[in-house]
Amino acid sequence: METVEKLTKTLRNHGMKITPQRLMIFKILENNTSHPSAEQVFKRVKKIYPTVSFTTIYKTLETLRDLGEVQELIIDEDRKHYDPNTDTHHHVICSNCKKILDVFEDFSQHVKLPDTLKKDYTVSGFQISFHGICKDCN
Amino acid sequence: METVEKLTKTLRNHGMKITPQRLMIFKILENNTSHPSAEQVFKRVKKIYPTVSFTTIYKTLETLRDLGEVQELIIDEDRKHYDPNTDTHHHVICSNCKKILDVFEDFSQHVKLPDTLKKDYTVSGFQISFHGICKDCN
DNA sequence: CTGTGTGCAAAACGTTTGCATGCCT
DNA sequence: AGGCATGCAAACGTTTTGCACACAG
Repeated sequence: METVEKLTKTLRNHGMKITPQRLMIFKILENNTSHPSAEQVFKRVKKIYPTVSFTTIYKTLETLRDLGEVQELIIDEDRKHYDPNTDTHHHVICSNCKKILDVFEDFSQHVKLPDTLKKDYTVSGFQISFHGICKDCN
Repeated sequence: METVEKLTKTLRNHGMKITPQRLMIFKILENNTSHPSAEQVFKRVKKIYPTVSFTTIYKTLETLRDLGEVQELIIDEDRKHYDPNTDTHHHVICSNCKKILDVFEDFSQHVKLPDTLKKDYTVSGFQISFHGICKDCN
């Protein structure tokens, strides 16, 4: 995700509006490495902006995803998580508490779609999910 | 997943029962490489066994998952998919039609959790999801 | 002033559960 | 006969939608 300042311009360039709710969501996501779910974003925004609605959180996250500003993580079977870091990277998830950490190692030299499948799929990227148990749960 | 024959014994060993519904589900999953969702399994079972219920499909898939006979794939944001192949392998998914194919290349020599994270997580494995567009959608 | 964003309530969706009945062993 | 499985309906949690009102540009 860009800085809140740049993001503001990006939205305006798309004919979108900057509201205090959105600014709050942007600030909470900026440099956030906790991979929050929509509900976790909602709770944090609500502390500062108590009248915000769940609908606004969902719609704003959808907007940010469509703009390519956040990545929607499909790794926890129960809910989606959002990652403002859109650089190529990977994740470890605890099978018990569902805590997600970033894995910044670059595997792109070794991980490639086999040639036999290249005729069937035009691949845009890949995502590695490590599964295990975190030290808090162990 | 084991053969239907062996699977039958495995279930009996666990004090579980073999019903025509279950046999139907097993047969549809056996050697199935289409990564069906619960609904797709339901539809296929229903053709042959029209009175089967969705509940039975869900509960049987859950049972098979708990026995380690099928793998639950969390790769499509809309629904879970089931894979009777429990050998280590990976997947490509079409972002458009959600078709999933197997990737059998072994990346385990190169894909490992960085040492810096090994103190935080006891990793049991990893899953690589390639994302792209399949030739039918392109 | 125009149109996008908000917030409420309700719907939608995949999935799970409680419970009476059915049937495998 | 006993107990696990089935199937219905209802509940569940997350996400989406319709619509009237609010407010940013």
